[in-house]
Amino acid sequence: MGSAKIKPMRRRTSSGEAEGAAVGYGELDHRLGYVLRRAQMSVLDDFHRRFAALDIRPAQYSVLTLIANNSGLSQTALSSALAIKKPNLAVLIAGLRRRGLVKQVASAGDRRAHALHLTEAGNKLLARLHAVAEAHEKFLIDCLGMATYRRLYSPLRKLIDL
Amino acid sequence: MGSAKIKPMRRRTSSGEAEGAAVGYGELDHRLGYVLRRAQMSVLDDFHRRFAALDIRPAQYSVLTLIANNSGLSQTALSSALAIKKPNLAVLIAGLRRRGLVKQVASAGDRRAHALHLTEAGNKLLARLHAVAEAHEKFLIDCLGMATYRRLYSPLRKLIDL
DNA sequence: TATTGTTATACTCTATAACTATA
DNA sequence: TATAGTTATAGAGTATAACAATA
Repeated sequence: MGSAKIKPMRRRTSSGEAEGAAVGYGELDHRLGYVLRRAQMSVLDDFHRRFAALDIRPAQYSVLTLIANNSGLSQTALSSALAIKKPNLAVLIAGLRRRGLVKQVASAGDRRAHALHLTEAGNKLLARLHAVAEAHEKFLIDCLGMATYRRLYSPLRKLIDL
Repeated sequence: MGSAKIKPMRRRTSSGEAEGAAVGYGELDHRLGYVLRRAQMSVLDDFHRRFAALDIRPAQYSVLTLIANNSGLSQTALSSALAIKKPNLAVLIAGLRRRGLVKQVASAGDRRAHALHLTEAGNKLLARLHAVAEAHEKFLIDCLGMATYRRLYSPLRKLIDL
């Protein structure tokens, strides 16, 4: 009791396809963290494929999306919301600025802070990115079914707030 | 329709705790890949904390577990099963071998191949690792509830096989 | 003194090419 | 000619320390 009903990982053969002796995952079949990681990797792969042509990485997409939805927010606020360390975010923002997608406006009250905004080009690109992201999402929904897809969010958010 | 019922991400303030203006995640609230990533990071953090004292990383734990459950398997088979590139696996195995946890036995039929086995020390350590992993798992079950925990595996495995 | 954004840097993970020894 | 394991290396992603400007 406690693990008997969980179906095992699909067995993989040496060459990745059906042929010889299959490998058993043992205890790994009952490690949520491992299954989570493999699932995230698969989803990430599809995301990467779809966004490669636009030269946008997942972190860049998340940054652009949050700036669009919170125009004028500071880098510290953005860093905290996305769990990206401030030094890494500074480099990421610099790249988006060089591409003319983001602008740093001098903040009114605090002259240390940069209020982040999308440029017109940034808004235009983000609209295209959202369209690609929706197609990616539709792909996942087709894979899981809408009901199962929706039921995933709540438990995953509980894990985020561990 | 199609996203209205999905509850949004918990709002984060600049300092990470309740204080000022909260940040909205916008479209990111409906990106399974993003929620999956954040969940995986949280779970990974707990795993890291618990295994740090034993100086074992997640990839090492998965390798030891698969060798224990498939004694004598080749590095190519292991590489394919865990989706670890062969060059990276070679380095990982070398480390486990230096620590006296794994041994590479000359394969009977094919003299190029290494049949992987755990040493006695490897088996002893793995038993301790599984105990720690079970405690970690219990923590996740306490967070989600057993029913929800169990229901996560099936859809996540579907995503792995995208 | 503390905080914002930045630079420099290091460490891990992951990915590819090229080698060796076998097959 | 192809495969098993290895080496070297390059690229992301992520982490900390230290700095200038400002609070």
